[in-house]
Amino acid sequence: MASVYKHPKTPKQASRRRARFDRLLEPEMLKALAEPSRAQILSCLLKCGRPCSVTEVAECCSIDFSMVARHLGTLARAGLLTSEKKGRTVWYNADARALALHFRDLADAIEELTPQDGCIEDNGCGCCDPEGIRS
Amino acid sequence: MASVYKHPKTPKQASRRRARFDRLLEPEMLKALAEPSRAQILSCLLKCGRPCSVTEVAECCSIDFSMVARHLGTLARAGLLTSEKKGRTVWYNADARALALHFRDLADAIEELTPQDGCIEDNGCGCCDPEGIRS
DNA sequence: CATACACTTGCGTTATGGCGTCAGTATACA
DNA sequence: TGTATACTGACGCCATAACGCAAGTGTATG
Repeated sequence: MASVYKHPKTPKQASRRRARFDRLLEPEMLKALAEPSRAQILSCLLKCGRPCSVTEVAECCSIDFSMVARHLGTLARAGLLTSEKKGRTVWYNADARALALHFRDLADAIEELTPQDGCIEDNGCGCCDPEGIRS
Repeated sequence: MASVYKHPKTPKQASRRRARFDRLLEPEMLKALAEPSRAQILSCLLKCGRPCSVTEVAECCSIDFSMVARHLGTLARAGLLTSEKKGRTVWYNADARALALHFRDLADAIEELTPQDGCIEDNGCGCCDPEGIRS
């Protein structure tokens, strides 16, 4: 659920919000998601709702096996999947709850970052010169 | 707020969910966000909470002017910003509410896509052979 | 009409990343 | 111990895109 916007009281608080926003907008994660093949692979894993091996995923989405292996690695390194090696097969799993939570947090962070309607006082963003930009 | 997962009753419903997921995972939008410079520019605009010109944004983030102009164009084309030309200046604006809504929708879509805990019946994903993959 | 301003676009360079192939590693199983 | 299985990694090719520079376009202003 969305948090209600509260104007940052201190530069420190504003800086925390910036940091939170930046963390949630992790380029590695977004780059991983931005590839259509990888998005397809992720959706496969979400739909299956259980850990899948590289072979299974490759059969799912008719992408070259080694590419699937690489994509799964990328998704896992980006924190979008978990992986567990058992014997000679690696089981990749998509945690739908965690992913959904991440994007809800991001939504909250976006709303926290922006000032209220009509708020014109310095929001402590430190990015723009308040004199220059609010003339 | 999160919707409660309900197993798709028909292949048609499952297909609608897939389509929703794919739409929310628009590669163009994610690619636009995945660039650190562009994320920075977007956060500038969110923090300012009002339309900014290209010149203002360029002064904000110490990136080459023509690059800022290009990045803003990319963000706008990806639907992350709105732009309005008035005279010789273009005003770019980030709609925090709309962005937050988008990511909450995505979170919902992710949760809708995945089967309930322990659900092993065919979820109509059509991506995996139920026989082969659930052995 | 000339000039300043606010972008936009084209160009060449560089960097990143996807893609397939193929060889290598690690594990199970007969 | 040999062979099949399941992946991983290294190479090279190619497409895309970021980046900075500089020239071009369109709009106000004197």
